[in-house]
Formats: sequence, C-alpha cells, structure tokens
Amino acid sequence: MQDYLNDCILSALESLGGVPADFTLEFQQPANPDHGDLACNVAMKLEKHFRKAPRQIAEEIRDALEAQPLDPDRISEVQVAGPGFMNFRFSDKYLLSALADILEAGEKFGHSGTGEGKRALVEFVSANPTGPLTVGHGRNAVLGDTIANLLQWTGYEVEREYYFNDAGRQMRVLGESVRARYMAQVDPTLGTKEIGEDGELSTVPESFPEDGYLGEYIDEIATRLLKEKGPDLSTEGDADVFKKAAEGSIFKEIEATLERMGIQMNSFFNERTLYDSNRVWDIVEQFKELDLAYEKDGATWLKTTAFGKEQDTVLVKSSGEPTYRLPDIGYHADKLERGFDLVVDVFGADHIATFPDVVEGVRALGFDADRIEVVIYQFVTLIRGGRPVKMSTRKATFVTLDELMDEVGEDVTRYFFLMRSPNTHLEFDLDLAKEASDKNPVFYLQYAHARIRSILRKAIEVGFSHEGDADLSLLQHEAELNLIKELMRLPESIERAAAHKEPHRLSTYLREIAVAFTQFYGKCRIIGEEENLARARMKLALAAGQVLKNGLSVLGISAPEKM
RNA sequence: GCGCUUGUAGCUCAGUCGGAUAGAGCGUUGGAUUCCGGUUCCAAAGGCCGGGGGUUCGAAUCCUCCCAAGCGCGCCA
Repeated sequence: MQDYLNDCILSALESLGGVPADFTLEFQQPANPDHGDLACNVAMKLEKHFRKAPRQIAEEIRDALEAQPLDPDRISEVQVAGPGFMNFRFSDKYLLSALADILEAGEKFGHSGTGEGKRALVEFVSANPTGPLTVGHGRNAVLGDTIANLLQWTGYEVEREYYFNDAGRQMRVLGESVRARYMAQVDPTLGTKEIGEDGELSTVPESFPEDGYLGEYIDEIATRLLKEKGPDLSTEGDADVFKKAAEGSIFKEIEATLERMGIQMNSFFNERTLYDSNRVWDIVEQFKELDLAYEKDGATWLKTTAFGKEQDTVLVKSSGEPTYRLPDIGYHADKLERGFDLVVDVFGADHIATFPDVVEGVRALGFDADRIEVVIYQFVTLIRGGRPVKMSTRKATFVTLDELMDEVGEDVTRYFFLMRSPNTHLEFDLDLAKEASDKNPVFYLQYAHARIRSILRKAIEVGFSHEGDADLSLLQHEAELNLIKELMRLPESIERAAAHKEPHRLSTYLREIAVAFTQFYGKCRIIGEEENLARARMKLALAAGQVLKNGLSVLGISAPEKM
C-alpha cells in the first residue's frame, strides 16, 4: 500500500514541477483515527522547495492524485488536514483482501523478506560455567533467543551461539572451590576458616579460595565426585580434575535450563580455540604492525586512545596471559570471517564501556565492524511483596533461573523479560507474575487466544463452520474493520522489532491486538447471528487467533487452546 | 572526575524517521452484564514529558548546559 501511494504521489509531484533528487516520502500511522489510516507529511517537507504554504502544496497534490485517479479498491478518501498532512483512508475492500491474505498465510503470516538471503549470528547467554544461570542471565537468554526469532521471521538465516571460556582464573577458582569441599567431605576433621566481609561471614574449609564460590551446588558436585570416583583423587597441584567435573556438571545444568525456556543453541564456541589456532597471537602482531600495540612494563598495550578512549589498555599481561579483550577481538574477527552479514551480541550493562574497544579493534584489523550490533540490557530487580529481593552471587543468595521458572512458569518468565525496553532497568514483580488475572499481561494475551478458540469451538457445536469461503464483505462494523487494521500490522511490527533488536515492541503490539479483539468481542456476536455473517466473523476471529499465536510464538510463549 | 544508559500519570512503563489533542496497564472513583469464557467490558479523574537554553513550519524525540538515578572506569571477565 505504502509503495502504491509512494508511486502515485511521486508521479503527482512530477506534474507539479518535480522534487529534489534525494527526496523520499515518509508515511506514518496517525494516532488519531480521524486522521485516516496512513498519513504523509510530504507537503511540509517541500515547503521550502516550492516556496508555498504546506496546505496549498498538499491540496495541489491531492488534486493531481484525484485527476489520475487513485484506485478506489485501495483508497477511499484523501484529506488535507492540520498544518498540511495528507491523510489517506483505506477502502473496506482493501481491508477485506488484507484479511483474506492473513487467513491464507496462516501460521506464516508475519514473515517478511527484509533479511532474505542474509545470515545472522546471535551470540547470547555466554556465561562461563561457574554456576547455575541466574535471573540476570535469564534476561540475556530470552532477549537473545527472541531477537534470533525476530530475525528469522524477517528472512535471515540465523545461528545461535554460546561463547565460553573454561581456561581462565574464574574456572581455576571454581576447581579449587570444589576440591576444598571434596577434601572436607573425605576428611571432616580438617580445619575451617571464615571468609567474607563483616556480618556476612561464611565458614569454609581451610583450603577454600578467598574468592571461592559459595553456592551449595559446589558441595553437591563434590559429593557426586566422591561417590563416583571415591576418596582417593589427587588433591595436590592444580585442581584440574575438580574443574573438569564442575564444568561438565554445570554445563549440563545450564543446557537443561535453556531447554526448559525453549532455547536451543546451534553452537558452543570455546575461547580456547582461539589459542589453539594461534589466532590471538597473530592479532597481537597485526596490531603491532598497525602501530596500535606496544610493549610497556612487560605487558602489551592496545592503543585504545586511538579509538577515543582516555587511556590505553592492557592486551597481554606481563604474566603472558591475555586480558579478555584480546580473545574477544579474535572471536569477533572469527565471526565476521565466517561470513555473517549481521553479528548480534547481547551484553549486560556491565559491558557497556568495554565493548567499543572490541568493535574498534576488529575494525582496525580491516573487518567491516558495522555488521556488529550490540544489545545492552540493564539489570533485573526481583520484587516480592513490594520490596526488592536481595541478590548477591558472591554470597550465593542469587535466585536461579530455574527457581524463577518453578515459581512463575516458563511463559511468564519469558514474557516479563520481553515486555520492557532492554535499556531500562527491569522490575520483575513476582506477585504480579504469579497472578492469573487481567493484571498480568501474559495472562491477558493467552486468555484472549484461549477465548477465541473457545468461541470457535462453540460456534462449530451449534452448526456453524469457518471452513470454505465466507462473504467477508459482511464485516462492516467499526470494531471489525478496526480489528483487521490492527491484525495486518503484524509483519511490520515484527520487522520493526527485529530492526531495532527490541522484542518489547512486539509485546506492546500484541497487547493492542488483544484489546482490539475484546472490543470486537464486546460489540459483535457470532452465535445467534445469521449464518453468513457468523461465518465471516468466525473468519475474523480465526485470523485474530492466528495473529496472537504467531506473535506469541516469536516471543517463545505458548498460545493455549484452553486455560 | 570521565564514559555509557535512564528520567513521561500515584506505581510499572509504551511513545515509530522530529508530526496533528502525549498513550497503556495497575491503583483510585463511578458504571455495565438476557454473558459466544465475569479470568469480562465501559467511563472518569490523574501530566511543566527532570530543569534551563537552542535548532525549525513543528520537539517527549535532535543539540547544549545543569540536576538526579543505574552501570562501568584493574596487568578481572
């Protein structure tokens, strides 16, 4: 439709003396229904070009359009309004054909082709296997997975990847934590000590690292290890055996948690690969050749000042161990080398200042870093009884993602992470999440879908059917036409959410669908109406159910038949 | 101190590429209902869009300064 109007207006403008070469038309959906279905601000934009009042320009364009004239099967009315807007109203016929399109597309409705032929890699979660996924990881996981879904619906071929590092200091500490617990289980007479800050002291085995992991899961891993391998594991030297055991066990748990949320990764990328292939060291050499790296105090520094930072940063420590920046640059270079047109990273707010170094580093190596898009999300606060729930990873008082799902369910968990813009702080109200009423937005959407399905079942019981053709032109009620207008926006809504990497835009839209449907439901009946009208309305209800279901499936949320 | 993010109704938040009278849910108040699912619907009240300045036909939106909150600022990741 927009393309059609675009062409019409451009040719009308041609007859009025042409437009600047780089001029493009802008359309928008007016907030106020009195302003039609599509508005164009062309006249205001061209005020200077024509040196005329916008209203006058708009009127001239309208006259030229009416002389052509516009296809009455698409546009029923053109209006000049306000400071010079041109408002177009869709004809009923156009709306009905749009409805027919929705029904025909069925579960495919909402797909579009903007990403056709392109490949995208979405990297998310990427938590090192040091413990169970927490609520914070949950927001990351759900955002990443949903962004991947959105991209798929716009035609991209998408891969989901999890990046991890099992060789760093964190993992060493993890292994030592397990070993200490193991040793204490083998010989309970071993001494203990207290670690932590004042008021938050924990009693741990003597050999427990100062910054060790305090979670109960560590003890459980030690117990299992003792049971399976016996008490004679070597506790001397590095804690490799314990680290491996912990890693395997924790990864298994992480994958189970992800699966429970409906998330399936395509690949797990181990940071070690970048060392095995010597990649990271090659990059250091390249940076040196580019005069972007130098040696100082025994370390290798990256000239981040060249990227606009205040200070240079260390790339390789004097110990010879790289900082995370180096493998991260290598990893992103690797992603781009794999030929992806779009590389999406999902990061928590704590990365906000550091990812630009990585992007600029990759760019300096000659890659097209514009293909990298970083989604930063702010932290999550759980609210219970109107108060924030205290969480600390160190003290192991965090709430795990599994616990959250146990409490409120998988659908609610996903929806709550998706209902707000990623870059605002999220308040996750547990009491609201558990409530099965209209106060709970997920419930409202699912309920709307269940009710549609119920109405259709009931209508079939009384002898109606939505099979075969129906005379859609019987749909003339304002609530019916309005519902169709909302329904046909699904593809655009998905595209927009995908383009901005903001799934909440789709959540917001689906809520509008549910509202438009309940308005229709309140004003138009099916059972008890004349059969042809009932059939037409069943078609409309079917389409509304389809749109809700498709939209929910993009969000990874179920659309129940009954509740 | 520096960087990034945020500041919109009592609360939680939407607000498209800069568009017309700034929206929704909750809460509050008042209504409706011979109900295809009352787990519903309708309506009202409620706003200096953090504050000042600027850009322009037009600003919640862009620029600038100030104020406030969050996150970060390590040879941690």
